[in-house]
Amino acid sequence: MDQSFHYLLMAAQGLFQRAVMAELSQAGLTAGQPKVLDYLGRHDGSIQKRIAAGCQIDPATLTGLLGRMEEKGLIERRSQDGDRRSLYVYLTEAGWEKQKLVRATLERLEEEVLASLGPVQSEALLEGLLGICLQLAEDKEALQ
Amino acid sequence: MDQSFHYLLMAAQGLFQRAVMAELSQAGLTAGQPKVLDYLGRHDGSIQKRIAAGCQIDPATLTGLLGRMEEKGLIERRSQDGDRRSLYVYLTEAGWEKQKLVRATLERLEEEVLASLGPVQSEALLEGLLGICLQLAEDKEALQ
DNA sequence: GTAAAATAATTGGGATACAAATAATTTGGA
DNA sequence: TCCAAATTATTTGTATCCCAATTATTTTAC
Repeated sequence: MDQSFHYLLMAAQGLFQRAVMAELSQAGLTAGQPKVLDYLGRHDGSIQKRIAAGCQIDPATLTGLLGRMEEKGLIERRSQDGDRRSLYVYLTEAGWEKQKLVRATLERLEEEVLASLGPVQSEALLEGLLGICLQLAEDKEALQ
Repeated sequence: MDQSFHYLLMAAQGLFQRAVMAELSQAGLTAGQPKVLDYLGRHDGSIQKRIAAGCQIDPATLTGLLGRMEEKGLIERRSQDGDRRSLYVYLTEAGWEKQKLVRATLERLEEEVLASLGPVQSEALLEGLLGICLQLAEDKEALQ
């Protein structure tokens, strides 16, 4: 196989994403929703611009995503005091339930996958990925 | 930031993909095309089922992708001897040119990104990603 | 030998994804 | 004060992307 960085990164992300969705689609979630639910679990009440940066997606993409999540009752968009341009996004009760499911699923799959590498190689992998992100993110704020 | 495996993998892949397209979109290529061109550069004359597996995408997705690439004169689909279900895909002259550009761009960006990690950490990263792929790919053939 | 099962590609539908243009609002400087 | 520039979200358009169902062809099984 072609073991170039580009190919391995693409393949690993695609394969892991598919493993995640194989479980979460049964709960009625679609491909874009887990990362938003996971982000909101850690940063409930963020404005959309912030969520888009944190989830590494375009704000225009997030508009549609949040629209469908709002229709399904997973989140609420509220206009808050002060800046009327911004919309603050909150998980609903149903949203928090899905978030817990997402977090549990991610943690379980991560553990399973990393266990096959062993602790030393796992740590090296995570550090390498972080290094890549730091080098490529011109907006370091996006990485929090 | 959330340094979970899931987040780092998604962020690294997204950031690298965007860095690649920042260069290749100027050459008229769209997001799905580089990986197909790169695969065909190594396996010219493959059937679509094989290309889809090698590129980690659904055959149905590949149908549209190849259709647009064929319209632009980058590839040709030929029905070969024997099995009339299969379509064999070949790069055209213009396709080989774009393939060379894709390969050069990927190699340059990979080198840049990995250089910031150092040789030891780079090797560890690649091995970790390969391990992940091998564990998640139920169809090991897809990884060649 | 022929009907059933398997295979390769396509079609149709819903959901991401980004770029560019737009609308509404806020901010900054003259 | 007041208007140009910046900011936040949305809309529109094209391209992926997956899933499920369909079509055409080949292979298998009886």
